[in-house]
Amino acid sequence: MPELPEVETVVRDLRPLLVGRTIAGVVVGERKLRRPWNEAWGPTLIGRTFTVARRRGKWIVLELDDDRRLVVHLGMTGQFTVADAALARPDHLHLRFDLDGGDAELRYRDIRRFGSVELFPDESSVVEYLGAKLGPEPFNIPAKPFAEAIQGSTRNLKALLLDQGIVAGVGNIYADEALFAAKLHPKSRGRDLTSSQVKKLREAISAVIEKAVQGRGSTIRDYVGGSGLRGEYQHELTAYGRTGEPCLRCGKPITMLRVAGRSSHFCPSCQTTRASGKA
DNA sequence: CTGTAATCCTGCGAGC
DNA sequence: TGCTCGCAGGATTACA
Repeated sequence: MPELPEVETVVRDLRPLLVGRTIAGVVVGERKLRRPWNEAWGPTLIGRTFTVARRRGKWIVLELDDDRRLVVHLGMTGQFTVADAALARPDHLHLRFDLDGGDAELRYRDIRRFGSVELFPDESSVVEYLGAKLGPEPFNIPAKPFAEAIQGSTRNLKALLLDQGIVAGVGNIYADEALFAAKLHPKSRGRDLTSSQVKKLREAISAVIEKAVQGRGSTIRDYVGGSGLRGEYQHELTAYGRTGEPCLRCGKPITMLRVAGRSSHFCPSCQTTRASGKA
């Protein structure tokens, strides 16, 4: 569920609620997440204070005053919120950090448990872990490496956009939105794009992601921000989830096709398959 | 190198 | 009302 705009919204929401707060208790659930939580971590976190809340791709990094970092991925249904400790605890709550004063708690909830929460000893270990798999952030994407990654590949555009090593943070929704904005077919091969199409695609990715961040992300089903608020950008989507509805450019119905293993929504009329031609 | 499918999970809507 | 089926924002791995 959460792609970059959703994760960014969570981080922005959490920052004022978390930075400066000290961990008073850690409670771990029984069920396993995608990556195991080390039982030894909990006790060592007591008394530590959050200093920084930031994001890299779809990953959340919370820095602590002893240099360690909590690294969180929300998977498909992860929810990471600071909640009033007096509020009833929901089901599927897997991790809880009680905050100093006892009035609030940081909660990790995840229905499908595809997400993870891990503790790293320092920044360099986080860089080693994330750096290897993540490309640049989708804002002002460096033009040359992007063009080389796209035009140097026979893979289809949908697979390329979902590849976190090319651009970090794009997922199924915003890949479809960017391809729609750039008028490109999800099955087109990277090497078939002209340079101007690559530029359009690069700019479309940035524009779509920026707008979605402004809209606090898209809530399709489970997503909520760091304070529990839903997103708004689902109302602005032009392709994703609009199967059968009229294309906002030409009026032809939006089609859904399975590409790169994911449902892909596009306009068969204005998103061309070939490099420059019409259809 | 590619693409496809399966895997990890739970929940929900469609169709019968 | 209740069943089964397919599908869902992600990431990784196995296999053809």
